[in-house]
Amino acid sequence: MEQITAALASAIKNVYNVDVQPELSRPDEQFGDYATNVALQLAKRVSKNPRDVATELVAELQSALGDSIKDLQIAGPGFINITMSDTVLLKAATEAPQAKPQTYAGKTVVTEYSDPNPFKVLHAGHFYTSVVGDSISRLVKAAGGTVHAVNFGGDVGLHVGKTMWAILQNLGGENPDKLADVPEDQRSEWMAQQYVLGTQAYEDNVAAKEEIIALNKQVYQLHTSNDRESAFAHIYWTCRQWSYDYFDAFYARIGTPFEKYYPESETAPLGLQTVREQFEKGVYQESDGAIIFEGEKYGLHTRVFINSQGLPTYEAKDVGLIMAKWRDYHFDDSIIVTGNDIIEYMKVVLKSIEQFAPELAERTTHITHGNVKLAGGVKMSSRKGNFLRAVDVLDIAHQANKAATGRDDEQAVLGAIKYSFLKQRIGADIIYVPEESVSLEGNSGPYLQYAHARARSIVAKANAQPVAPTSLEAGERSLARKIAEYPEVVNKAVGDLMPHHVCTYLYELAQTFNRFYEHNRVVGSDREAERLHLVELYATILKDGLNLLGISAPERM
RNA sequence: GCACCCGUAGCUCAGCUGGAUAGAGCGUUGGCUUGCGGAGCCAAAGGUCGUAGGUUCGAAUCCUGCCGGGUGUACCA
Repeated sequence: MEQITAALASAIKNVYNVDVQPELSRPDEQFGDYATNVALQLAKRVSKNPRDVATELVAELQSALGDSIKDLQIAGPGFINITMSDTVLLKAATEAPQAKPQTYAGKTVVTEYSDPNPFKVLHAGHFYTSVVGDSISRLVKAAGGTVHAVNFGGDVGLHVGKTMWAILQNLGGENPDKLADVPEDQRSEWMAQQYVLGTQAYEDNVAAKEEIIALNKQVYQLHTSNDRESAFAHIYWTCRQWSYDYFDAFYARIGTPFEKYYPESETAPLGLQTVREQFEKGVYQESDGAIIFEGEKYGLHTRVFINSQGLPTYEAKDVGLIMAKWRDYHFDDSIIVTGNDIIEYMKVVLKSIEQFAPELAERTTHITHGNVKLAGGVKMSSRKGNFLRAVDVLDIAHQANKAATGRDDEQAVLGAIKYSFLKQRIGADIIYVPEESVSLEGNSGPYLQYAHARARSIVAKANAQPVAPTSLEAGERSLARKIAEYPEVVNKAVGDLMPHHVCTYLYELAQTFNRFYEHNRVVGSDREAERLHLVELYATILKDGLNLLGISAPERM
């Protein structure tokens, strides 16, 4: 591909003396392997008919590329369609599994995603963002980056005050011993309930509201004084650990491990210190007793970083988080994956950081996604308590899987959920349809897992050893052509940080293979060895691609 | 009010740094079938790409207005 673009660029230079970086696209198979519309773009600049431009370029290309080209055609208004020789195509296909772009070679990249809060529920959105963040991490890693996947969450803040208030009510005061009454497998659910009760009290009961505000301060003080002994501290640290244990177990189950948690109690002091220092330097302003950043100057809005109580808001904690990431990793790139709702908020935080640490803001990419909605379901809100928990998604998918296949296969269920989350472009809300996700037919994770298992089984069953063909029959050529596209697809997915490109491609690849397989016998044919070579490449790419999505590719199903 | 995101087939979505007849899956209708794992293949029906303009040789794609849905907009996260 690079060879063709280079030849094209120099052809244009030779004929018209213009410097352009021509782009190749993958047209319909009927048109060839690559197509370019440079002749159309050039026509005006050189005052010629686009088809004449194409004719002149084709003549140059022909002599430059020689044997590596099978066919060059001018079509339609002036497209140049390029068909590679079988030799070149086969070489590209054979190298495809190893030919990933090294966009991030030598770079240290911190990815942050999931971000659940201790003392609150782990909901379906956390599941979604974990899967997306994990796949993005895998893409960056495949592109040569050193990736540190980290997680951020609020172990201090008003929501903790709310939950702690309800916990103290429930325990009848500061009685840590009574925590033993909560069954181990119900801890997470119990805490989620306490949060809902605390939130209701905060809204409905003035006295409770004041107590919660006081408890919030008390939690901050507990961190400042490193109190681990008092009864209150005992309750706090125990429940906090329950949350982290639950998160760890869930991430282990779905296969999205994290290297590190940054609790807000850790980033808060750092953020507070940084914001205060920069306040002295005029980056932040004082207003009504709070420390703010005046975003209006930059076309954004104003936000509070330290409230009038002297406590850091989420904004200051996020400033602290970026400083902590920088301190720990000196990253080249920082990728943050969150929901759409904080997109404007993040712009303000980053703009403020840009004032005193421009390189940190510059190296940060904020990727945002929508919410997960269950087909026909209700909107979830952990505040009100009518939420879809992360574990509910697993349960629903398991049920659907059992109904569809009669089996209970955790790997298939995880593949189903992850694929249905990832196949849609990141950005808009997504609708999760459990039945569709676990279906063995159509564009689903289990379908691709099965496709892989079947291909592996063909290779295992064959008598011959795979041998790279020297020429290609029509059906073989279609398959080889699709296989050869893989590196370009990964390159696009890495460039956009968009895993769905991989999904789209893998499904098309499986379709191409099935078409080939339907019409071309492999085992027992006189081209068995040659065809096995292609089947093996196909299986390898399916596995590799699924791995980029965090989906397992079993040998058998 | 202002800002940002979304609006493509009955449903769920690709395609969006402009290019060749707008593509998939599910669903619907018809065909293939004792198979290498048919969890498949072939085919049909189904779209004024929200809408009205603009830019362009060319617009689902870029720009503007409008309609519809969502989110954000100072001491929550």
